[in-house]
Formats: sequence, C-alpha cells, structure tokens
Amino acid sequence: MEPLYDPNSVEPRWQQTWEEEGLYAADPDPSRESFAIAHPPPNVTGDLHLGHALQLSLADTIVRTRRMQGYNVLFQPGYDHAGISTQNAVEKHLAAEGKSREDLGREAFVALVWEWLREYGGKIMFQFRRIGASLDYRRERFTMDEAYVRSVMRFFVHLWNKGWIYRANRIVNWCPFHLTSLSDLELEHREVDDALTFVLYPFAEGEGGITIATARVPTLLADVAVAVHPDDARYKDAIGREVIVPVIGKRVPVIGDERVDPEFGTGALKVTPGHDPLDFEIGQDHGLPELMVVRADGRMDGSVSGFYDGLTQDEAEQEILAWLREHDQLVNRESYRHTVAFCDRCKSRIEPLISLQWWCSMEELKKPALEALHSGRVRFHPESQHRFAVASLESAPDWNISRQIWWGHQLPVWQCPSRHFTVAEEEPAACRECGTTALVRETDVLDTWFSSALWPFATLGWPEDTEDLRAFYPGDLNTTARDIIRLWENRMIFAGLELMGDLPFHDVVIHSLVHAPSGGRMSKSLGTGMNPLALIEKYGADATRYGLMKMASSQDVTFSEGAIEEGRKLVIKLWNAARLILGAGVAEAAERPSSLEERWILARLSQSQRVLEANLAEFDFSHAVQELYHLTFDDFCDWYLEAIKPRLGEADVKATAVAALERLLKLLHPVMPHVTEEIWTALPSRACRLIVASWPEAGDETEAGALDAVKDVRRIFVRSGVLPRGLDEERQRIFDTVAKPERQRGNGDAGAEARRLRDEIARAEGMLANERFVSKAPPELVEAEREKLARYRRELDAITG
RNA sequence: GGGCGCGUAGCUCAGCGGGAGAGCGCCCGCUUCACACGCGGGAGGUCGCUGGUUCGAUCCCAGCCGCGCCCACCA
Repeated sequence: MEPLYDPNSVEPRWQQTWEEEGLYAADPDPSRESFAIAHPPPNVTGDLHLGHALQLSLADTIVRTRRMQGYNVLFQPGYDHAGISTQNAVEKHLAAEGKSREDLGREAFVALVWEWLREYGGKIMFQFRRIGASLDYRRERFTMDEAYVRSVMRFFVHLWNKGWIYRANRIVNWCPFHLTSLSDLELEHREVDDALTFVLYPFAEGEGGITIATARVPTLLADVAVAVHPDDARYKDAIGREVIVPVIGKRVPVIGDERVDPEFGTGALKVTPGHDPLDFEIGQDHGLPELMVVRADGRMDGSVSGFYDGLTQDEAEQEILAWLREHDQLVNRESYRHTVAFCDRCKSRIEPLISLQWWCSMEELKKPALEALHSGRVRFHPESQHRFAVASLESAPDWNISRQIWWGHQLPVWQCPSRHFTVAEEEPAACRECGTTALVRETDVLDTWFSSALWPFATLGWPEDTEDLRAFYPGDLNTTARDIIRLWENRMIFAGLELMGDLPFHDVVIHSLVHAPSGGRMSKSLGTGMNPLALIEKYGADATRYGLMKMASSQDVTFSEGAIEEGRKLVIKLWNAARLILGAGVAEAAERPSSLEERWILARLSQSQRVLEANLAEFDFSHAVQELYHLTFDDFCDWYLEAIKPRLGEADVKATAVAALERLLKLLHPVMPHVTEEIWTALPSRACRLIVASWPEAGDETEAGALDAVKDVRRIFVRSGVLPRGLDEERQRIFDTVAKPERQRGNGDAGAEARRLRDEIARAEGMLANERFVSKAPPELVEAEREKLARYRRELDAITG
C-alpha cells in the first residue's frame, strides 16, 4: 500500500468501477426485499451546491447500508425540467444576444430550450458521481421525457374526470417580467421603502369626505368603493354614502367591512378588487366589480379608466399626485417601510392581478394524505417538521396549477370555437361536445410541481403496470430540505395515495440547511455560495461526505471547513492503520482473540455498530459519523493497535487484527466508500467488492468495558508519574506497551492525579454528608456515589502506596 | 404578525436533572521504524440574562435579551 493516500486518484477510479461492474444497478428481484429512494431531481440546468451534496451524502449513506444489509436497493436519479427556472436561464442567454423569447415565438423558443439543454443541461449527474452517490445512473429520468409526459397527462385527466380541476378568476401574483402567475410559494418577500399617501375622497353629496391611506396610488383609478370598519365611530355615518374617486370623478359607495383595520392609516381603505388580494375578497363579498388599470406588463391600462394608457406606474403616480395637489386632496405623504412580494426567480415586483387560471381542488385529495400523516404511516423527521407538514397540508388552499410560460407541460385541454373543453391524454380529433375539428390547445403550462408530484412512480413507468413498479413501489425514504415540504413532499404523498393507492415512502428526512460562515443563507447570487466540487478536490469525496454529515445536526447549521478537515484526518488515519496491519505480509482474517485488548476491540466494534445502527435508524447522521470517528481514532488506533503492535508478527494476533479491520471497514463504508473499498482490495480474504459485502452481525459486547480499568491506570500514571501497584499480568503488559514510553520520558505532573482524587473524594464525601441528598435522591444514585468514593480512595492508595 | 430553531471553551458544535465535552485553534514535550496529514500532555467556560420548580438545574418551567430560517393580504 502506498504510504500516501491520494483521494483524487483513488475515488474516481472506484466510482467508475462500481458503475461499470453494475453494482449500482437495481433490477426487480422477487427473492429480495427492496429498498427504494427516488432522489429529488435537481433542476436540469443546475449545478451541484452544498445542499445537494449534503442531501446526497445522507441518502447514499442509508442506501449503501441497506445494500450491504441485503436489500435490493433502487436509488433513482434524474432531473426536473423546472419550468420558470429553466426558461429564465435560456432567456438570459438570449438576452445576451439581444433577443427575447417573443422574437423567436413559442415553438422556436421551446426548440431552443431543448437544444440548450442538450448542450448545457445534465451536468449535475457527473457531479453526483464524483461525490460517490450510488444512484442507478442507467435509470436517469427527466420530467419531460416522452414517457414522463404521458404520466403527467394521465394525472391531469384523472383529476379532471374526478371533477377536481376547475377554471376560475382569481387575483394572482403576477410577474410582469415572466408574464405569468406565480404561486404564493414562488414569491420572496422583502422590506421596501415606499410612500404612504393620504388622499381625500370627497363625499358626493354634502361637505367633507374620507381620507384614505394607500401605498399604491395609481391603482386608485380602479377603485370601486371605500371601506371602513363597521364599528368605527369616526365613519359610522359615512357607511351607505358615496364618495368621489379623485382624477376619474367616479362615485363609489362607502361600505363597512370587518377586515378593515381601524388602527392602520386613517382607518379607511380604498377598495380595488382588481389589484389587491384583500380588496378582491371584500369586493366579492359586497358584489363589487373588479376593474383593472394595470396591464400584464406592469404599465398602465387606460381602457377602463380612460387615463394614462401606457405610462409606467411611477409616471402615473406623479400625474395623480399633481392632480391631487391641484385639487387640494393630497392630505399627506409619508415614508413607509413595508414588505412587498417579489418574483423569487427574477426579482420583479409582483403585481396582484386578476387572471383566469386553472385550479385543482384540495378538498378530496388532502383527506387520505392527512390520514396518513396523522396515523404516522408516513413520518417526517424530525418530529417538529412532521407537525409543520400536517399543519401546512391542513391549511393548503386550492392549487393553482397553470402557469403562463412556454417551457413546461402544456395543459391537455382543447377548446373549440363554442368554448367547449375537451380534455384528453392525446390530441383529440374532434370536440367531445359538438364534434367540430377546429380545436385549439390551451397555451398555459402546468406548475412544475405538478409533474414533480409523480416522481416516485412516474420514474418507474406509471401509468403502465410495470415490473419496476411492482418491485420498487412503495418506496421507503425521501430526503429533502424543509422549504419544499409544501411544494413537493405533501404533493407526492397525495398523488401517490390517489394514483397508486399507496404512499410513495414512509419516512421523510428533513435535513439541515447549511448557512454561510457569515451566518446568512448560502446563495450564489449573494456570493456566499460554496462549491462542493472544490471541497472534494481539496479534501476528497469521503472527507466531504463525512464533514457534511457531521454538520447536519440541527435544522440550521453554519458551514465549517473544520468538519471536512476532520473527515480527511479520519481517512488518512484509517489508511495508515491498514498499512500497519497489512504491512507485515499476507494473513487470513479470523477472530481469534487471545488477549484482553483483542477481546475488547471486538466487543467495542459490536457496541459501536449498535450505536451506529440506532443513529441511522433515527436519521441522526451527525452522531453516527462521530461515533465512527471515535471508534477509529481512539479505540481502534490509539488503544488497540498500540497495544498489539509488538505482537503483530504472531499469526493469531494478525488474523484477529485483519478481522477487526474488516468489520471497521464495513461500518465506515457507507460514509466513506472510496477509501474503505481501496483498503478492502488489499485484504487477503475478500470475496467481493466491499460495496456489496454483507453488513456484519453485531456480536457480544460484554467485554467492551474491559479496558476501561487499564485506561484509568494509564491515566493515573501519566498524570502522577507514579506506577500503580498490583496490576494483573494482562494489564501490566498493556501498560508496558502503551504507557511505558511516557514513563521513560519522565513526563507528567507528579501528584496532580493525587490532588484530583483528593478533590473528588472531598466532593463525594460532601454529597454523602448532605442529609437531604441521602434521604431524597434515588437510592441507586446514593449507592453509586458511595462506590465512587470507595474507588477514588483505592486509586489514591494505589498512587501513594 | 405567525411558525420553527439557535445562544455551552477563541471558532464550529455535542451534552439536556446529580462529577462541564469533542474537533479545530493555542501552549508545552516528542523526527519511537502505520501515520508530524502524527503521538503525548496542558491552558482556556459565572453553559445569553432574570425568576421559578427541585435535596440538587447547563439540562425542566416562565419571562426577558440577542440571532437565524421559513411563513404571512395591514392597504
């Protein structure tokens, strides 16, 4: 074995070998229990970021463990077409050439996206390979594959036939750049400094008027009422009267509505149902019309009001302010900081507009999903996220499934001139109602998450009844970040229950979000991103996997390179330990312990394995990984190897060491697959690749504490410089091999340990002298304290003689 | 405004009712032939603040203070 371990030359070699030898491959095998993870499909135009790397490391660790445990494992890879995101990326490219998608037209633009994807898309799978993710790459799927499109169409038709899809005018979040509606979940809210303008609306009859406060002056052209709280004494008499909207001179009613906050502004609200969600609701309940004065592109529309057609909103605002000043109706204007919605993809300010959209009713879909969540048939980890998933599903509003963009799954809806809808998976020849062949397809595309919802089974061939589906559905686990629980997790759950009649998985791991060292969110645009490939190049994939998993303890975690450095240390340490054991020549692997330390390390391996298995079962990756670190460093290397080093020439000692190393490698493999496989090939007894070797049976742990007494003895010696007396032969030997060098150096602070013991004795005596402690504390605790006291006294005697 | 979470050694984090821990960093000593990518030792914490429960609280409860993320129609 090479003295120096170079992950960059070893790791890619194994990644290639495993894949070429078909060890990642999952094929239906009725003789074995299956274990399936449909890995979250990244954006096809995406790049590997830390979140992916973490997510992959966690899932791959579970996957590799399961594979070794004999399960028929499917780890499903693929991409998402990612609607707006991808369209955006391509449009940016176009913009660089001074073109827009309108210049090309829809068909040419979509063709360009495909072309662009062939060139720039799909890079991320290479990066997935580089981190060692054991996905079945033969099965790569894309949410726009021909077969996948059929699944999506089937889903839509299914929902339509159930009567759950409908069309309705709603106020939507409109992105004036993308010219599409966005769901609430595609927004980003930011604080903005605006002006709050106080405008007088004079009464139509008589003196005076009502002053309203607004942050969006131009929309007053679309006002249809002024609303006040019904109990607001200031305006009690105004309800039922009419006021005149400035500029346009229109008479509108004053209405009472409880949704008006009397504390805000003047307590009077201008009602603009066409441009504000709250106003829309109020308008609906009061039977008011919905007028619009802002166009889809964000500019003013004069067709209704007769004013400012084509002006920007800022220009219109200036015009209106001038008019108000002139007529003495501008009461006040103050600076105002509030949160405003922006498109989370292009950062344009959202326009609330009324638009005709397609919706999917959640009423029936969410019932079985909620039942599954409540009963725990599907469980989110940690528990707090389970509660969040339940709450967000319970309150889930109807799903706006249409988007007015070009890249995506076009709705399978055709309309005839008589406005009949024909919904079908394939293009119909004629209108289902009137038989005309003059059909026009709906131009909207589906929300990206509509297709994502099918990921766990569309990738297996649904709606066909495939062998893959029977073998790998339902799956087992999904790993994701908590920001897409509502977008994706909940939807996969109800889609799976509805279409497959079963859950897509029973466990959902909500992993940590890794923040930049500066504390904030990691994001490329903020310049706080971190490239995992750079880390892999610097430290190796094994170390990076280790480090990321070590960091993944609580819900938000600050990135620390030290954790990865620690992983690197562990890799190197393991490598050198293997060199020591295997360096003396070939030997068989057999557990033939003949001494205390040998029995001890075998017991420790079993004990540690149980801890590891328990940690993984709870998806506690951070502790799992730390257990492995201490097992390897402290116990295996610092104690066991140091103790047996002088006797490694003996056949039985070496055979046992090789056997112990084998078990250690198996436990480490799921976390650091490459270095362990590399060492494994040097073992004399290997019968197959480590990646498919069988997971060990945890054995007897009873000897795990056997060396503790020796460790204590050594500690006492090192600190006091005094050799304890009365060691048995076994301990004396271990003491001589491990602790002796210290004595020869004459290191240690003589008497320090004795002082420490005297302190301990005083503390224990003090506790036992406390009557309330002795009488009220649990008896076993008191007894334990007595035993400690006795032990400290014995240790002190051993030192001082 | 609501939800979730976090404040423990210089840094990143464990521990969560009975003796303050790890890794990194720092200091001291070691080129002992697996590993200086190493070994051994050490310094360094009123466990955010204030109350409460308890014989006992870093740990449980309440209230503050600070920080992060997610969500939200106060115009």
